[in-house]
Amino acid sequence: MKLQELLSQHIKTAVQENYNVSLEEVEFQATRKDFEGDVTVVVFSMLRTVKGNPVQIGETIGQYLVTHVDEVSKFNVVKGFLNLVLSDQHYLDFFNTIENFSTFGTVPTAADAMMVEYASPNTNKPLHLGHVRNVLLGYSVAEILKASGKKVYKTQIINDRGIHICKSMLAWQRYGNGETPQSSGLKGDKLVGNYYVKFDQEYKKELEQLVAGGTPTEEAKTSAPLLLEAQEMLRKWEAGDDEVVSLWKKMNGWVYEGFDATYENIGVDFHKNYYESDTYLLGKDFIEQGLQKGVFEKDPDGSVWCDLTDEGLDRKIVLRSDGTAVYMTQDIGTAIQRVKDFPDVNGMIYTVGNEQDYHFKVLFLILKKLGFSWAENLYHLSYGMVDLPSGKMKSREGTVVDADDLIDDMAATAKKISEELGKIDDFSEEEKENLYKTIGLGALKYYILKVDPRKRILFNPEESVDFQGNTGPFIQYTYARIQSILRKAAEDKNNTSTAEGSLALHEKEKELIKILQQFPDTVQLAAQNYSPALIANYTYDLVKEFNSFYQNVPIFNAEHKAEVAFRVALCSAVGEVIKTAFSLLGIEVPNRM
RNA sequence: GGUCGCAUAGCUCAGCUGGAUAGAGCACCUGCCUUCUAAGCAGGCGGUCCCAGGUUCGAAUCCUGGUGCGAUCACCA
Repeated sequence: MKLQELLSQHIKTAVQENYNVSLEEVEFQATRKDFEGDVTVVVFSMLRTVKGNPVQIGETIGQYLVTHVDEVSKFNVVKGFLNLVLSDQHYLDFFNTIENFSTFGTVPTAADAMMVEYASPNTNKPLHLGHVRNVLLGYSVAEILKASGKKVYKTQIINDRGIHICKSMLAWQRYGNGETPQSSGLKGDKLVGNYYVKFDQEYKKELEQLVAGGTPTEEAKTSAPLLLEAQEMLRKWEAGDDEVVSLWKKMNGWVYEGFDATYENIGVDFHKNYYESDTYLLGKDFIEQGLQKGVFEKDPDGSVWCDLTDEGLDRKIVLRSDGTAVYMTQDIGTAIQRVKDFPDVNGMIYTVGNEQDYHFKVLFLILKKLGFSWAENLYHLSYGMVDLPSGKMKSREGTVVDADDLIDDMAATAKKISEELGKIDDFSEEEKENLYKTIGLGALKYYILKVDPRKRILFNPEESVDFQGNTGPFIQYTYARIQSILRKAAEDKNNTSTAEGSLALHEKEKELIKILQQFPDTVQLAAQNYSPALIANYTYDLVKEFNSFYQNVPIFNAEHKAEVAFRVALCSAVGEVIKTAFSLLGIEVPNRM
């Protein structure tokens, strides 16, 4: 039984015996640092049922607990707060019952499956910092859900069709001179992205000419020859024109190679990719169904709508009057297809920016109205935009922080710091490069994941990402320190005897075990809230406490052998939990740094 | 204009279902490497929790109304 439940029962009994009333709930909280104690019972909240002076009630309950519950060794009452000091034995018992800290906090996978979509790139440009946030968030949430006991499928939807890719294709055709990734040595996604920018530049030139020639600006925007040509290309693509389709395949192929390299670099993967070119027509089949069910209605011009005014939303179009699909139609179809592909899926999470909050609200409502059982378990993991000091990132204008460049920069910073410190001079070049990347990525991922997803991030490339304080590298460093201790302990076999006997716990040891105890609940809470930030904050608390322990409590120079063994075991446990927690954030931990 | 989200130290952020004197990091200032990795530890400085009401024994947290910032409200995706 959990300690709080145990205490709760006894407190209820104590109240019953002393005041002859039955208490519904007992409220606990962690004892504040400035007071002595481990758990605090809030007496204030009992006053509704138990009449009397809160201090006296606290004293009475405290007295009862000390005499009846082994785990409670002391107590004190401050105002309406009953602070309980737990016995060392309670902490030791907990610590010793955990057989293997490497799986501590995680739950074996159950049958209940979720699908997490966490990327939806367009194929006309390379991935940038905005995509990085998206991918890191989704990947981490997928890992957290897995650790909390869910089966998880990871997926991405690739936006591979439409006017945007036609723009790149057209510009390449006109100005590319047959350039390929092989011929230029450029990464495929970068190459295609360059032509997207090129298109925009040429288009703007045309605009200026038209406007100079007297065409009104608005009219020029829609009548520029280059744009008309791109639209013509899109029509040809939809008609299956051989030449256009083969160019499309070729250029998208380059982009996928580039994306794959970036994803691998970041360290994320997917079970299955969905392509819009395959799915954009899927939803149309369900329009008829929806009409029959009365979920949708047809206007005289043939367009089909879903009336959501009862839910406080608008009327939403799901099929154009010419019978073609819109974005919403496609998303309806894709969702249904996913459940067909993975029949055990009973819910989906969409990791998409908050600019699409409204879209997903509508999508989920429609799917519910269509009567799919899994529609009850849809969640839009909405995150804030990543902005630069100069404002929004815009691919067309080249004001983006490129994902690959960013990762390289982070590794370069890690390299600089490592070389200054000179602790790994004996590493091989390959080992060094791996470590720099691990640290650089750790810094970046932690920096992004530790903040609440809803908040927008202002990223200043000039100031870069910290490597000290509440950062990924600080936590990785602590892990490396622990490994160093474990290596030393392994050399000295005398220290490996198991911790036995009654130890008097150091205050720092007690604090550490207390934090370790919270890990399983933290994983569940993070899963319920889809929040990697909770894992990040937890890990930081644990690590901060560990470093304090490390610097204030001798390990190998402890007085008794049993103490040495226990402290080594404690270090090992903390190390394992750091490793697990960081794996949930998609961050690796080094053995040395 | 309607709807949604955000607002906490100079900066970046925590603050769980309401609880004690609102916490970290960065920056700034003091100490600590002959001893388990100083990417660290110990401490100092720093607050009108956007504003005004309300609920409550108790509000950064909940409710109402403002202000500011962002997003969204297309037969675009």
